[in-house]
Amino acid sequence: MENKAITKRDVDFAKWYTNVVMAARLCDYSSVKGCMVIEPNGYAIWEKMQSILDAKFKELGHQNVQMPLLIPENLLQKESDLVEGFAPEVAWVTEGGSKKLEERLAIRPTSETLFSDYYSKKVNSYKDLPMLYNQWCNVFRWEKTTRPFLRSREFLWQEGHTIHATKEEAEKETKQMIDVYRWFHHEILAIPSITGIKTEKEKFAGAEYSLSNEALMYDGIALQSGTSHYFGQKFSKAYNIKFTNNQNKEEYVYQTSWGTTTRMIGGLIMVHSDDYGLVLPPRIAPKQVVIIPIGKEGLADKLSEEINEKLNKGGIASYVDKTDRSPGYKFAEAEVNGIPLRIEVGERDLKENKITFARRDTRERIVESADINITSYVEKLLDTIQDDMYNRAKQRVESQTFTAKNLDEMKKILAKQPGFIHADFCGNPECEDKVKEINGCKSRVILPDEKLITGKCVACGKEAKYHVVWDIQY
RNA sequence: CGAGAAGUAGCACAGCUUGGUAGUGCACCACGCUUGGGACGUGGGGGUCGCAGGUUCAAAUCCUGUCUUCUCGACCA
Repeated sequence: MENKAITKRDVDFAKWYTNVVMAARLCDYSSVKGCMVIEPNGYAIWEKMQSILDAKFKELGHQNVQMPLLIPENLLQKESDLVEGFAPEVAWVTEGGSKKLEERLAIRPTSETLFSDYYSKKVNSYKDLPMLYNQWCNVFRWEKTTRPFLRSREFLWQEGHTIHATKEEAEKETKQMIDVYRWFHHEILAIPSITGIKTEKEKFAGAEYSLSNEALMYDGIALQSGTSHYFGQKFSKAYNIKFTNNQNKEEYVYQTSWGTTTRMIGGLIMVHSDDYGLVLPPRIAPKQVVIIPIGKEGLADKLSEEINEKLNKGGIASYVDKTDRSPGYKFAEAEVNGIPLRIEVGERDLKENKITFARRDTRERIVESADINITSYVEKLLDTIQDDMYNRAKQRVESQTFTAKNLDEMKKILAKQPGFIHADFCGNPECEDKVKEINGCKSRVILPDEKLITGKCVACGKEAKYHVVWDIQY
């Protein structure tokens, strides 16, 4: 049975993506361009992402705070690189009530300035450090083209902002947080990724360096999914965040920031979903198991409730679909919503003491005796689904990973299909511009631990410094 | 922001060329009948045709502007 509402993935990937989002009712458009209504199904995924990441952040000593939505212009302009980087996409408030404001207020595109301003007032002694804060909020960037979850003007994210007494400690934090994002993608979202350092050209405006977690979508295009920035003392000098060290000397703090956004929901779709709709890895699925009773003798309903109760007790997020729909409708509904596992409790099966399990990822049906220990069986099956999803995604990434020695080779690869292209790079931004002429291909990350391939820059042929992964990006 | 396409009921669309009573399918509601891959029957409700102007006796239809969505480029998480 195919889903007619969803365009085939291999026919038109962009359309397929939007169809999957809409069919699963993750979000809807609003009347303001680029601002979406995140609907219950979509928000539940975000809440689950939040709960897992938030627990991890807290485990690592971070605390949540909430900064204002608005930033006075002068405050935003204290750090020149940041202003330059964000100026084209800042939205401004120029009136309050009916009064024109003396100084216009920026709607936060990111909160480095707010945190810096705050920290400058709060820090006195080295004993106050580190300060490890995070905030869950919305930010606003005036994007020109927009797509649900992948690029919206308003989006939800978390932004961690930390200040430290030493460079070493701040750098350790930067590295630690990119590792958290990597872990989250691999273990929870079942999305393989590579992490590395952004080139000078691609790093965050105002950062000394940026670390990035890069995932590869089904169509071979890269999606930046989590970044962690080391600021050194750039912001602390611009915003005067000073402390007294144990030698009674004044020093500027060392600073980091790191973030992930609702864009990860887009990534989740573009890595795992199929022509039948959304496919969610069990560890991020808000609803993991749907139980569908079939038959009118009441037997199936009763057993379904019993199974549901057992699973819930075992910590599995299951529910019984009791709606007055035909079984076929319920199957299709569960499929389009990406419920990882479906249990069909049917009276025909029950006469033979059997129940049927249907995996969403492979759409495989497994008939089992009704006497099995259902909780441990389902637990194990969900783990298998999770692992299989990761492994399949990983295999695909491997088949979409290439190496190139020069621009011609890169061009040939990209003409066939995009993917992670490993190639050496001399470090000159002009060479990145040359690569960009090929379908907009950009450097994703530098892999500092990888050996050089040829030792020659892919663009200019001169001596290379870095092993870089390149690709077209979302 | 540049080029192209589109906007009519919750969704998908017809009607527009040639101005003259707002349509179809799915969805929704009620009742009945059904239940192993999106059942069926009968009846019913819902739209100032994206919005604002203009032309006209009369505008979904013609003209202008504007907003939104999609595709392709430049910018970005």
